[in-house]
Amino acid sequence: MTVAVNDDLWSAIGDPTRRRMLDLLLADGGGTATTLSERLPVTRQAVAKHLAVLDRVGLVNGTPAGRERRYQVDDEQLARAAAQLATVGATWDARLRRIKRIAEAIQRSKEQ
Amino acid sequence: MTVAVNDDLWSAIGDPTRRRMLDLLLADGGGTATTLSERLPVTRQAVAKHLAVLDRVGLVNGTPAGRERRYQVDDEQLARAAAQLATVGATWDARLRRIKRIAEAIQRSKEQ
DNA sequence: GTGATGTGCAACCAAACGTTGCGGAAAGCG
DNA sequence: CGCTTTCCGCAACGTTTGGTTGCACATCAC
Repeated sequence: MTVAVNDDLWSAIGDPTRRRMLDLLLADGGGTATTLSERLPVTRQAVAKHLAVLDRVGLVNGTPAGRERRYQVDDEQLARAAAQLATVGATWDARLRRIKRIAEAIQRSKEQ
Repeated sequence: MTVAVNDDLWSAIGDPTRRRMLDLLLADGGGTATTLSERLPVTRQAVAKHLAVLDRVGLVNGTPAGRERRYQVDDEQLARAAAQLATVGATWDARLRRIKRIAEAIQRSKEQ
């Protein structure tokens, strides 16, 4: 059985640059392509493309404000993403524990 | 501040096909490029490339066995990856809760 | 109005994911 | 033993994705 996750959402947070952007947006309470690019090792245009991806999956919402476009994190959607991460991690942990338990049981039955 | 994670390890589990491969390897206790490709919507060659990636970051180990090459999940490394997922998810959750708390405090001070 | 700043669009490059098409090594069988 | 099957690895190729540069356009400040 496979862990059920939303691939689009996952791949959105799979990129390291996009994760750092989310971190920055959370820390500063919002930002623009220009402000984010000043604190990242990529150009404004690259940031803008990432923002478009995050916007498409609903992790951020952009609102025009004069000549700039301000982006903010969508709390609910990010919480959903965080929950997915926790789920997958917990599932793997559970499977590893189960395998370990079986291995130990086999070991015991051999020793006896 | 940015959440500290191993980008190589993360991007290895960032690909949906690779996550499903890990799931299959965990469920079956191992497998080859051929057996995995039979249960995935990609060709054997694609699976082989993914196995090489997973092998490089230490999430699986491949051992030659006759004419086939058997891969198994490395428990410790997968546990490390699961821990990273949990950490990032928990960090985002904590920040969202903190923001919500602050917003509510502002709301209260306005109402009063 | 003019200059500075912020944005969006297009062209281009490199890496990653996927495919097909081979050739070679190990098992299985007459 | 020899032939066929099966599994593998390598190479060539196409497409998507993350990144760049360059440029045209809108808005703010003076």
